[in-house]
Amino acid sequence: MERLGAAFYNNDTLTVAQQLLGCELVHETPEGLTAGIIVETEGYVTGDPACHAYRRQTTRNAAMFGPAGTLYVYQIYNHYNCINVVTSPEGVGEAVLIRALEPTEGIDLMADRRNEAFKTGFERYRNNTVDPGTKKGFRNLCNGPGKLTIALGISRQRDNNSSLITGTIYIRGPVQTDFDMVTTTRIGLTQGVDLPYRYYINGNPFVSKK
DNA sequence: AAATTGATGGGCT
DNA sequence: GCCCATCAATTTC
Repeated sequence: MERLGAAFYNNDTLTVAQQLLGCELVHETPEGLTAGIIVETEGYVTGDPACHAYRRQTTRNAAMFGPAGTLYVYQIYNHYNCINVVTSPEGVGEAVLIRALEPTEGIDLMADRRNEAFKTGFERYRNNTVDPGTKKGFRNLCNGPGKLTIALGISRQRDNNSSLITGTIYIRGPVQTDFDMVTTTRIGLTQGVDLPYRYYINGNPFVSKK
């Protein structure tokens, strides 16, 4: 499958959020290629109080106002990074949060990165490990927004504001199309809690939360 | 099985 | 100073 181009991202944000399900997120690095099928997304739009661009443009959210196909990486809870696909024309701050992946390529590299993150993370997690050889460990590689950025080796400093159209992080067209989509409310918010902007592949075991 | 909580730092008001 | 688009252990039913 080929890398998606500007036309895919330059569309209604909630439409893109739904169309991303079944597509494959890829990161090419010197250590190897890691990739996974997008199984869960959330849309953040203009007028939505939970959207980071709700108030005004700042240094943190500047990438959200970039052209469609820009990557927005932000730090959350002092520790984790989350990634968004920027949609809508330049100057409009809307994006799609990628919340979970079904790993397809570079499984061992993903596990290495997750295990390295445990070693250098919170004291209480230093002895944690993830074993991709077990069903549970495999599921645990990318089933959350903070986990998948670790597994794919995505860095806020290096990758925020990069281009999905020309960069080393990109998205391939749909590799999975035969599924039912569930539409529901978003996770972890205190604002806009009732907006049904979360989408996931029904029955997929890699979705972060039912 | 579900709810609670500790870790912990940058960005905004 | 206050607010989090999380993760995983712990506590509680």
